[in-house]
Amino acid sequence: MHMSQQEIIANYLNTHYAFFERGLKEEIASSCTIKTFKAGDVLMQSGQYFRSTMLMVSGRVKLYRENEEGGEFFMYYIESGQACALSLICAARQEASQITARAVEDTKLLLLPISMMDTLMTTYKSWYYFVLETYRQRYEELLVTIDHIAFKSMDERLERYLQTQFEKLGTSHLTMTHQEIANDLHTSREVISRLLKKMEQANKLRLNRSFIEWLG
Amino acid sequence: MHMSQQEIIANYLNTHYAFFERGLKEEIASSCTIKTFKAGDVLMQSGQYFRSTMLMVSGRVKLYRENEEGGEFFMYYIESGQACALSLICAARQEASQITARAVEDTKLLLLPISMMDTLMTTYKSWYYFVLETYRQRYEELLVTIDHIAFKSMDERLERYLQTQFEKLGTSHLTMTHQEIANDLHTSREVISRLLKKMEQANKLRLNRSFIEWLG
DNA sequence: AAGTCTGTGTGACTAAAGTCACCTTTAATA
DNA sequence: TATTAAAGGTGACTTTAGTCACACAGACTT
Repeated sequence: MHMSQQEIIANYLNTHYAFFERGLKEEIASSCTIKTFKAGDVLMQSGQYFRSTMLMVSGRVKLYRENEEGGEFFMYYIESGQACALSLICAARQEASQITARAVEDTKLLLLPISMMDTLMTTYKSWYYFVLETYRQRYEELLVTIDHIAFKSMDERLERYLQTQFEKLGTSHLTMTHQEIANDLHTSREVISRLLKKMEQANKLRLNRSFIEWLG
Repeated sequence: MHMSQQEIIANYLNTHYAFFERGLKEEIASSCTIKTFKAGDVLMQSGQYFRSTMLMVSGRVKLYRENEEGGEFFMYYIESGQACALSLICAARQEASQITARAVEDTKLLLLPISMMDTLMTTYKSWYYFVLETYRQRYEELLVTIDHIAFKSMDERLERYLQTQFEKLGTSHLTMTHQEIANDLHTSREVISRLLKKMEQANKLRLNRSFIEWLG
């Protein structure tokens, strides 16, 4: 079976953005392009400007906050059916982004020219709700993140981090090194190794070379 | 000179929300109410629901994130000409708020019934921009906050905190106790006292009972 | 003036996190 | 198979932050 680019996009929209109004889907389909990233690719980098809004249709993207020395801090995942909140608004206002996004799986996005934002916003109620809801969700997520770094100690943060990973990935098998986890939480490898060891002794997980099994 | 409630509101809007379209101002003026808070009053509390959107016209409000044990963490100020970002969207979606807002000066707000949000959003471009820009600003502010608690040590955080206070208040005289500062940064009074002492010795400020002079 | 409350200063200690050094194990590959 | 690189384990130490105890000073009360 052969599908045109248009049909493929229409298909993506029906699968992951079913809640969009018919006219909205048509309008998006007629003027967006598809962009593909490989696992590990950087989708956008601190200081970069947006020229389009991004709607994810497959894969998984990790959002990081970066500091001056290149240190990273993991914030949250974006998955299919979700938009990059920043691209929705930075795009509309032509502002530079302050975060880094990296694909952790092969990822497909729809790119919508920012020039469409105004029209979509005022024409389609489902788009307006989508934008606001996306922003609200990300905002709440950031608040929870603040809770954790402001109020919790490293062992609690690590536990929550792992829980989030296993939940999001829908598996009990996390393929990450201690060093990578340490980077995401902006701490050192030794600290993570020691805390993981304790969690293993408490029978919460099993440690292996390069991956962790969750016994939740 | 005597002014009607309507005229007073029109006046507020012209002063603090001059960028609103004429029709938008009229619509707001005809259906909003004024609410007043005294310094120290709590405007909203964790878990509460919004029934209206709030536009500040005078005073100053501090936004906190709270944890289960009642610990607080200062996030940012809201001032006249600004809206509570959460009230813009929680209102639209009828969600519970997760933060606490407290007036630090006597404060006046305009309350807009949430039922108006949809119409305003689709009818007035200046409202749509205002909402998005408000959200974007708060989002960026949260990101900066995360930077600080994730990447910086307490002395740097205190320094930035004081700078923000002096800037926002537009004075070199900050009337706060060490205990209050410690609460905002979610640390202990002794830590703040010691760090302030160091900053005094470095000639960055002068310490007094219950207030601090900035020598910036 | 005596008593009390609040705000601040400070030494001594504890706990948590981060660093350093060095080792072992496992996987990859020459 | 021998060699090397990557991942992880662990003891010892330093630094930072938080806690405890108590002293002291200024302001306010009676």
